[in-house]
Amino acid sequence: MITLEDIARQAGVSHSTVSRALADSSLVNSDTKNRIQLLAREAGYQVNQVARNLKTRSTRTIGLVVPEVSNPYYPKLVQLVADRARAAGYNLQLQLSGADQEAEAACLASLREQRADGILLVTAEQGLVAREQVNALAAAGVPLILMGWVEDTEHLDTVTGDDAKGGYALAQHLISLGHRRIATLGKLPHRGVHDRLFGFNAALEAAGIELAAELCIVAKTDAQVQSGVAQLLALPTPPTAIFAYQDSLAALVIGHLADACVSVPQQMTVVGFDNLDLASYICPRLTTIGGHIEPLATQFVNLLIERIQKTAPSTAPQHLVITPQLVVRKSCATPRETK
Amino acid sequence: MITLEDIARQAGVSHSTVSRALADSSLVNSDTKNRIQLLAREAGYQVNQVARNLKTRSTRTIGLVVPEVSNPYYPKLVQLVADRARAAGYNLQLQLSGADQEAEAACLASLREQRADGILLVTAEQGLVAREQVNALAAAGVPLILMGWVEDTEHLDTVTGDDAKGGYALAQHLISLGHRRIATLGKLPHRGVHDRLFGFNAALEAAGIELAAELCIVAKTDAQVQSGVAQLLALPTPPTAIFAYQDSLAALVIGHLADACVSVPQQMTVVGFDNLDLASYICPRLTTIGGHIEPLATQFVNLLIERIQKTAPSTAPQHLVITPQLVVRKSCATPRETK
DNA sequence: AGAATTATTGCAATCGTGTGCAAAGTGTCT
DNA sequence: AGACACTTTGCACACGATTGCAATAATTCT
Repeated sequence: MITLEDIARQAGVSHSTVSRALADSSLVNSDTKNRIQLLAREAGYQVNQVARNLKTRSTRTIGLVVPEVSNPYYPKLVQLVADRARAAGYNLQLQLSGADQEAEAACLASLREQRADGILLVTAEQGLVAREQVNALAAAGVPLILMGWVEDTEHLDTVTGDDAKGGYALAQHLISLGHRRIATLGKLPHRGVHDRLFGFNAALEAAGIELAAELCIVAKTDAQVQSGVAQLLALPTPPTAIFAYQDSLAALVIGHLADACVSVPQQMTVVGFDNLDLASYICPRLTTIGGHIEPLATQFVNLLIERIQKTAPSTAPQHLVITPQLVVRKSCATPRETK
Repeated sequence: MITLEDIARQAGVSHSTVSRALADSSLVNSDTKNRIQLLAREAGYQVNQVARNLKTRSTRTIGLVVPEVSNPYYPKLVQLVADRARAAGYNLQLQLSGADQEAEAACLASLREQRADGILLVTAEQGLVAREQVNALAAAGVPLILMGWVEDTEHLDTVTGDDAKGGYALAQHLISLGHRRIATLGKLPHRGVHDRLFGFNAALEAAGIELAAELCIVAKTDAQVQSGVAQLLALPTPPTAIFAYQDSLAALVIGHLADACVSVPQQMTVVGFDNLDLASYICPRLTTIGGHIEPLATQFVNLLIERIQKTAPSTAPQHLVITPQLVVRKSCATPRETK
C-alpha cells in the first residue's frame, strides 16, 4: 500500500509537503502542488484513513445500532439514515443488536472502541437494554441519539414517533366507519402511555367502547397470529375490525383471514401501522399510519450531526416527537352488520 | 478518552506492560497482570481500535456494498452477512451504492481508504460499474468477492445464484400445470445466459412454446407494472400465467389484477422469484424460487474470510454457484380454459 | 559463591498522517 | 546593500497502540 512517504520520495520533497499539497493547502507552491497531485493520482495513492483518524481524533463515521434488518421496518430507516449520513460526508457502521437487542451492549462497546464520531441507537420492545453503557457514553461526551420511547431518558437526546397519537387516529377512523367491536393484535403488553396500543385503546374508551379482554390478542410469530385470528373468528360475536400492531402482522392477518374465507374489507376491516412498502404491495392495500419514518430518520441524523459538530442551538437534551398521519387505503369498510 | 498511558501511570508501570497485560500475555507477572486488568476495568478503559488498526495493519472490518436496502431482497442478504461476519469476529461497514449503483466506485474507494480487511460487492442490473477499481483492488491484493453474475470476471472470486436454472424450473412448473400462454414481466433486457428470464424462456422453447413478443413486458416501477398488466389483460387472448422477475413485482401484479377483478390463482397464475418474506405475507401466498439467499450469503462471507486469513484451499479464483429450488405455494392453478 | 538461566519490565521504534515552528529562499523598498 | 516582509519547505513531534530487544531482577544450577 502506497504512502505519503512514497509520493514524497518520488517528487523529491518531504512528506509534509505532500500532505499539504493533497489537502490543497495554500502553503505550498501551486506548481509543486499540481505536480504532487498529479503524481499521487497516477500512483493511485489512497489516503490511509486509519492513520488520519488517529491523528485527527475523528473518524467521520457514525454508528447505527438497530435490532435487525429482517423486520422490514428497519431497512427503511437504515436506507434513509445511510443516505443522509452520506450526504453529510459520514460513513455508516451498521451494528445489529439482535431481534431481542441482546447484543446491544456489545454493539455500543464496539462503536466506542472504533471511535465512531457519534451513535444512533434504535431501541425496540425490550427498551434500553444497555442503559449503563449509554449513560457512560453520554458522560464521556460521545454524541448519542436514542430513537424510540424509553423510560428515564430525560437526560438524553431522543427522537420518537408519537405512536399513541397514531393509534388514536386509527381508532377514530374505525369508529367513524361504524365499528364498535374492534380487536387488537400485537406484541406483549405495551409500553405505557407512549404506545400505539395505548392510544388506540384510549380512543375506544373515549368513545365509550368497552375493551373486551377476548379481543386483545398477543401475537408476534406467524403461528401466534394464525391461532389469534382463529380465536377471534370463533367468538360468539366476532369483531368487525382488527388493528394489527404493525403492517407485517396485518399482512399475516389478512392471509389467515383469506384462508378462512373471510374477505377484507367486505367481511372484516384490518388496519396496520408504519406504512411500510408492503402496505401498498399487499392486497387489499392497507390502511395504516405513516409518514413518520422519513422525518424520524432526518431528525435523527441531523441532531446527531449537530451534536458532533457542536452546532446545535442548545446543549440541553432534545426530545423530538414526530406526529404520524393516517393513510387511508382499501382495507377498511363499514361493518357488515350495518350494511 | 483514557489511554494505555493513563492506566500505566496509575499502575506505576510502563505502557508496554499495560498493553501486554490487557492482551493477557504470558510475559507479565500474573499479579501485576491482574492488578492492571482490574484497574483498566474500573477506569472504563476502552482500547482505541484506530491506533491498534494502524499498528497491526488490520481492521477486522469487512465492507459490504449493496445497491440499496429499500428493495427487500438486500436486507435479507445484509442480515445474513452481518450475522456471519459478527460470528467470525468482524465488523461490518455498510455502503449503499444506490439503486443504479452510481456510487459504486465511491463506496469501494471509501472502503479502501478505511483499510477494510476485505470487501463484499453485490452487483445488480447495471453489472459491474466500477470495474477498474475492482481490478485495482484485486491487483493490490485486497480480498474481494463479487456477488452476481457479470461478464469477464473469471479472474475474480464470485458467488452466484443459478438464476437460469431457477427460471427453468419455474417455467417447467407452469408448463406441467398446463399453461401454454405465459407472460413475463420484469426489468430491462436480461443479462444473458445466466439470467432467470433466459432460463425461463429456454424452458418454454424446449417445450415448443412460442415466445410471443406481446407477452414480454418490461417494467420496474409500480406504474409500469400497472400499465403492463392492463396491456396483458387487454390482449385478444390474454396469458393464463405471469412470471414476475422478482417477488415484489409479483406482489404488485397481484394487486393490479385484483383491481381489475381478476382473481389469483383462479383466473390468473402468478409466480415470482427469490422467496422473500413478503412471498408468504401476500395473498395468495406466492409460488416462487427460493433457498438460494442463505447459502449465497454463507459462501460469500466464508470465502472472503478464507481469503483474508489466507486459509483458502486454493488461491485460484473461485466461482461458486448456488442452485435455487422451486417453492410451491398458492398462486398457481391450472389455466381456466382447461378447467 | 558465582555462573547460567529464566521471569519481568522498560526503552524505543514503528504504523501513516497532520501541523507548529524554524529555516531557507525570494522579492521589495529605502 | 541591508532590512523587511512574504512564500515555500522541511524537521520533528504527536496521535495511541504493538513489539523486538536489551536490561534488570529473581531463581536455579554447578
